[in-house]
Amino acid sequence: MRELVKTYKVLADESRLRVLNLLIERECCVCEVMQALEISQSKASRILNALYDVGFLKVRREGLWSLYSIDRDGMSPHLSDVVEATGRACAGNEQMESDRWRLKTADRMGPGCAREARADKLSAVPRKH
Amino acid sequence: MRELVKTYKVLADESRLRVLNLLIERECCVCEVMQALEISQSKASRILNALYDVGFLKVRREGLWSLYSIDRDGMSPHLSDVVEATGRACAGNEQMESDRWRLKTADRMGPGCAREARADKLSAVPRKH
DNA sequence: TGCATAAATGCGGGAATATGCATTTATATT
DNA sequence: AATATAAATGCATATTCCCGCATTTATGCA
Repeated sequence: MRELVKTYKVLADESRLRVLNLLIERECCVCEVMQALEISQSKASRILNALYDVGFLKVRREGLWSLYSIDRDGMSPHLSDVVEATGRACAGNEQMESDRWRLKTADRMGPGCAREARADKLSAVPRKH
Repeated sequence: MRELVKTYKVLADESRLRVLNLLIERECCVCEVMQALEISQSKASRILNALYDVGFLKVRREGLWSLYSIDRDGMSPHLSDVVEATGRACAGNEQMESDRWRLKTADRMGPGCAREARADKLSAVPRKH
């Protein structure tokens, strides 16, 4: 019961829904999420942690990166139901489409690089790595 | 999207989940809900209104009573999915069972009567109507 | 028309939540 | 060991949410 409430509580937030939707597309690291949603690093990290905490996600570490993905096998039947339902409800949503689009061009790079990337947009200088 | 958030927000509360569960059992008026959950009249009213507001419920008026029930036909596919999932997740929950049990013995009477009912429990005087 | 009763609502206090900023932690490379 | 970087977290603050109390509104009946 408390679990159930926690589950819905974590979904009762626009940004967290957007991240869940993003992960339905594919596995992401924190910095990809922050780029796709155009949010701060700490916010992206907290969101992923919250979704992880209730059981939607699993993490694996690859070097410096924490890679989060939907834990399809590990999650409870109810979580599974909810992911399904949410995915369907999000289909075609404009905001979600934009997020997915930006995800395509997101690099696996951290806050520093993202800052550069933002600067690039302004200065039109191609970024180097 | 905002709808989606609102939907999950309304479910992110123990009392509201309990009420939804109760209504899966059958149509209820405000005073039945307050008795089954042992909560105040204003709280019961607000909960029902909140669930109604996002589209889970329909209301019909019968004399002084407002009778709320799950709007199975009128609700969106997503709401329908969620009701299903929630119902399944609640099956066997102890708290929910108690609620349903109390609902059986709840009378269609208002706050005044409920107050008498509580008094009865203390004084062991059978209530009359 | 006045009274009784079920339901709805305005208000306010207190609790919970979200988030930016700064800092810390964890990992890799040299 | 020192440095660089991705991620996590402590703190402070602004916002939202929940709910009791009191009152109002809606409906039916005498």
